[in-house]
Amino acid sequence: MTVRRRDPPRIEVGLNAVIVAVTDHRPRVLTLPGPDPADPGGGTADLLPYGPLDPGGDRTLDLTLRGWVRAQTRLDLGYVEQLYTFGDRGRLEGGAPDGEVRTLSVAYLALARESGSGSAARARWKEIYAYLPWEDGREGRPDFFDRVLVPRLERWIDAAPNRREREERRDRAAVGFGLYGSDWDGDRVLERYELLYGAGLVQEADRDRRRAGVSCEADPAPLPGRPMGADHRRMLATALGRIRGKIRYRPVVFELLPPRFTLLQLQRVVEALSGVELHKQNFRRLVERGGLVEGTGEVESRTGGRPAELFRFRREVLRERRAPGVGLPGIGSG
Amino acid sequence: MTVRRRDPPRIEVGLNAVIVAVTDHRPRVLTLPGPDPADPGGGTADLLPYGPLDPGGDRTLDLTLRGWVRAQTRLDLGYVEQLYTFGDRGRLEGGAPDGEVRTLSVAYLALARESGSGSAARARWKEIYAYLPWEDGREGRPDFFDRVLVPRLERWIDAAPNRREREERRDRAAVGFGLYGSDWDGDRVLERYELLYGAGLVQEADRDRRRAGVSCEADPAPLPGRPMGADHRRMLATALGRIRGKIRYRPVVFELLPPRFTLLQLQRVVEALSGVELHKQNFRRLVERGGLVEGTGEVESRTGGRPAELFRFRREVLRERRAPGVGLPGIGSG
DNA sequence: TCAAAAGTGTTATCCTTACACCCATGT
DNA sequence: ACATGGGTGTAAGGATAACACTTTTGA
Repeated sequence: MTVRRRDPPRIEVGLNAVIVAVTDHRPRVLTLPGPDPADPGGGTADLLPYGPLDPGGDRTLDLTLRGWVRAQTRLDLGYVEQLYTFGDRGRLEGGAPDGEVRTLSVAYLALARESGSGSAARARWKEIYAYLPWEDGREGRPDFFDRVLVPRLERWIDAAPNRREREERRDRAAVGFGLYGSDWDGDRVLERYELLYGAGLVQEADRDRRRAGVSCEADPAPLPGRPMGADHRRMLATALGRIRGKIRYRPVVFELLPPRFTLLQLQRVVEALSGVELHKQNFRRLVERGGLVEGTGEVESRTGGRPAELFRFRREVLRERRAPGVGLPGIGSG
Repeated sequence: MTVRRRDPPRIEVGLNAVIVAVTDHRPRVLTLPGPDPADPGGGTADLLPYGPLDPGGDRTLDLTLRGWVRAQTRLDLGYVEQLYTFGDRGRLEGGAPDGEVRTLSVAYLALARESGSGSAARARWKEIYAYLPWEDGREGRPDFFDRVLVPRLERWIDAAPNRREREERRDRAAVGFGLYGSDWDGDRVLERYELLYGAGLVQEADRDRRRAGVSCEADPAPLPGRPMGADHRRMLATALGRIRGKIRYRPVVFELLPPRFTLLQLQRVVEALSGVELHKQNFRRLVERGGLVEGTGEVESRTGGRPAELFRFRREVLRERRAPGVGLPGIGSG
């Protein structure tokens, strides 16, 4: 292979959507199967919906996004918020790491009520925790956490080239994963994913290093957690972290629920997203006393137990309270 | 002028930096004077440092940013965080609104200790509240707030085409500016700026409408608050809002202080950024009991009063607490 | 009759907020 | 002496977290 002078790479700008819904107490994300743009072997992978930015198109980026999401998936998005712009060379684009294209992805978070009518042709709702299984702590940490993940992290810590670096790795692992006396912080989803990526414990890291020509032993038994194409799992982690943070001070959960719901439904959705179980009685008091919801007279009787009153979101709370959210355990003190 | 078919506009990607420092209890931002890219008349305006994205350059966007900030201003940035990607057509690029270029600006927030050595040639530190004067409530709302701003907002509310729209405007104004019984929420900086833009009360709105060919009566007496070029004042608002939010759960203030500082210095910096005055005794207890700082034995005697102990940031707090920040009044309840 | 879920009530604890007050230094 | 800022103590109120317990339905 000969070395030759190249034109400077051209920039390609795309929009990605992390579309989230919650069904049956399971948070889900809309994916499309497709060729992994970051895999030179051309393997197939789960991808987030993606669309190029038409520079002559809509006035704002989120109008563009809504447009092609509707076209691709027949879904009318409600809540939409910009997440982050990803532009790391070598994690997004295909071909050689110094190829002729540099990709920039402006990622958006969208919340949807999963409906039968939506999701056209190739789109599929997949469980978010299939991609990020260490994030679901509703029944305690999953068992691979202590059995596999922590030992691997410790191997990575010990493999640091010097003491300073080793201590830094230890600190990051402690804060990120709640080890060695630190508390678990549900919001640090992205930090955890990036730590695992940096430690070479997710398949995307192997893929990118192989493509960059770095030799590395194949991972004998990869960590649980399904990979995604390009940098999309990182986007998913960003989205989940953002939701978890936001749920506490903005009433975003209601975007994921039908207009009327029981308090247990509401609680289950919050639990599903935040990845922890909540205390029932206190949760109820919090949302009712916080003025977030109000009872309609109606009751839902197919609850499996005593019929439950149906509630609705109290829109007025936006005017009354500064940061209306649901409040998870351990926010005040830290 | 004849109508002709055009090539689709090309996309231009740039990076912007909102570099913030606090000196003498005044938050400042680094600006450069230059031609306003959004003003066809070619007027001069204050601009944020800007650099094109070299697609073949550094591996990550923030490395690129650090690079050209160092080159342009001789400043070595410490804390850097991506803010938002701005891409609204007609607020960033020059020429006609349907011109041949679509600009995308990835804006970053950077915190710096303002040093004499930094800021080369044309760069100037300017007071943030010169651009966003309604955000400084340390001595109560400034007097133009009730005298000018609120009446203008009310005129805009009343000018709504129908009742629904009028109520929506009223609600937005209430929540954003703390009117009609709502509380002031310091974090909503961007909401406020966008509201004023939408209501035509900032000069940038006039500029963009004129360029788009919308006739509008010239504003008789513009609102206090210096305009900026392109969409840069919006970026500044985004940055200030982000800082105000972040200060509460991440120890970012310390990036703006010297390594050792008195508690009053710390308090003044927090007050400067959040735009409110804080209760001295409680502030001290909060940061000390929160484990955010630790005393060094040393004292500073040039305080104007009794000498004060010098404190330093306690890095260990990152491991101990989940959301270590300074805590402003009225967070718990809302 | 029992399981499952809906609801109610109470209490201890911690955090925030708001006071009042004393200390050390320079002018 | 007094102004300025540093620093301590305490008490009221509110919110959270952890209990235990009753009620109403469907199977």
